[in-house]
Amino acid sequence: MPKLGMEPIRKEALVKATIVEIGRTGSLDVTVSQIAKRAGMSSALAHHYFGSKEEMFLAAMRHVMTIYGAEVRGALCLAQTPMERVEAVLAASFSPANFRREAIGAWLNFWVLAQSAPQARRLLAVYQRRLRSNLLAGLRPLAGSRAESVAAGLGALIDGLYLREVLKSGPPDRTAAVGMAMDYLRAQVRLVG
Amino acid sequence: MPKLGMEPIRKEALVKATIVEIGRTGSLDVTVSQIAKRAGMSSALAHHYFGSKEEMFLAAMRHVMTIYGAEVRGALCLAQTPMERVEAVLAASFSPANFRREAIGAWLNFWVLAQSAPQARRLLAVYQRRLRSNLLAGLRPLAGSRAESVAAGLGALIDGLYLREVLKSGPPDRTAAVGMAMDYLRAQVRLVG
DNA sequence: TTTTTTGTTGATTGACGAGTCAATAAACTT
DNA sequence: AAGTTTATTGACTCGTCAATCAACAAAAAA
Repeated sequence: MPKLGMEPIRKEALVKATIVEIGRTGSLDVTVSQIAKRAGMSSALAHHYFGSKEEMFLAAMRHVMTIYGAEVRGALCLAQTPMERVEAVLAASFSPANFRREAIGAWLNFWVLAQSAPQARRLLAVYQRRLRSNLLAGLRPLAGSRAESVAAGLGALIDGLYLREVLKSGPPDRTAAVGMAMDYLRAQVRLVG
Repeated sequence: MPKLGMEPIRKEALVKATIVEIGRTGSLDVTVSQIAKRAGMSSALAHHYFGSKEEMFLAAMRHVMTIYGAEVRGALCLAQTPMERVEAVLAASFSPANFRREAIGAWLNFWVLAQSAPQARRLLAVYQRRLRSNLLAGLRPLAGSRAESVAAGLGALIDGLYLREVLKSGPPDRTAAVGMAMDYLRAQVRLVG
C-alpha cells in the first residue's frame, strides 16, 4: 500500500518522535526502534530515511531551533521600541512551544551532544550567535557600551532558567521565567538611562 | 600481592576516573572498562567495589558536590558582611576546582542523569537548596523582600554560566564569570539600598 | 506490459558492554 | 597449620541495539 511522496511525512514524524522520546526519557539513550515505533513505522524505515541515528538527532535539533527562530522573527516584527524588541526575544524564548518539558529535555540533551558531536556544536553555536545579535539590536540603544555584557548575562540567564526547569515538577511556569529575565533586564538598563 | 585496606583507595581512584572520563568524552556513554582502566584496575574490580555503573556515577556526583560544599563553607567563614557572604558563594561556585572543564562536563551530565535517576535528582536538589539558602543568608539584609527572587535569579545565572562554558573553547574564564554574577547582584541590590 | 522507482518490513548480523564467576593469591585469625 | 577474609583478574554470559539485507508491494515510466 505504498503511497508516494511519503518521505517528508515520514521524516517529520520521525523528527517529532525523536524529540518526544528524548524529552520523555530525559536522555539520548533512546533506541531507533523506540523512535520508529512512536512514529508508527519500523526501525528499518527510519534508517532508510535518515541513514543513522545521529542524523536523526541532528534533524531533531534543527527542528527545535527552527521553531525557535520562527517564533523570534514573528514576535520581533511586531516590536516598535528597543525595549519591545528585547521583550519579544524573551517572550519567544519562553513561548509555550519552546518552554515545555519535551523541548527543554531535548534542549539539555543537545547540549550534551554538542560536547562530542561537532555538528551539534555548530548548531548550538548558531543559536547562541542569533540570540546574541537579536538581543544586542534591542540592547544597544538601551544599554550603550554595556550592551554586550548585558546580552551575555541575559543569554546565560535564559539558558539557566531552562536548566532549572529540568528539575522542577509540574508544568513550566513561563510567566515566572519571563518575569525573572525582565527583572534582570530592567535592573541592568536602569543603570544607564 | 593484595595489600589490605585497598577499598577506599580504589574507590577514590574510580570516582576521580569517572569524573575525568565523563568530562573527557562529554557524555555518560563511558564504559566501566574505560573508567577502570584509567583508574588502573580491571573492570571486574570496579564492579566488585561499586556493584554497578550507576553507583559509580552517583559516587562521582557526590564527590563533585562535596568539593563544592567544602569550598563554600571555607570561603563563607571568612566573610564578615552580607555582601561578602554572597561574594564568597560566587567565588566558590567559580573556583578553579569547580569551574574547570572536567567538572563542568560532569556537572552537565549529572543534570541529564537527574532526569531519569531519582537518586541523582535528589542530589541535585540538595545542591540547589544549599545554594539557595547560602545566598539567601547574605541577600536578606541586602535585598529585603526581594531576596528570594534575587537568589533564584542568581542561582539560575550561575547554572547558565556553567552551561555556556561547555561550548566555549580554551580554559574557563573564572574572573569573567564572577564579574557577570556580581554585576547582576549589584544591579539588583542597588534597587533596594 | 515490462521495468524502474519508491515504500516497507521481518529477519539477521555483528559489535559492544554490563555484570557474573571461578580461580588465584596474599594477608590476617585462631 | 588450617581457615577466613580481602584483593584481583581473565574469561564468559547474556542482552541490547545500530545497521544491513532480502524480499515484497504498489505506483510511475517506458
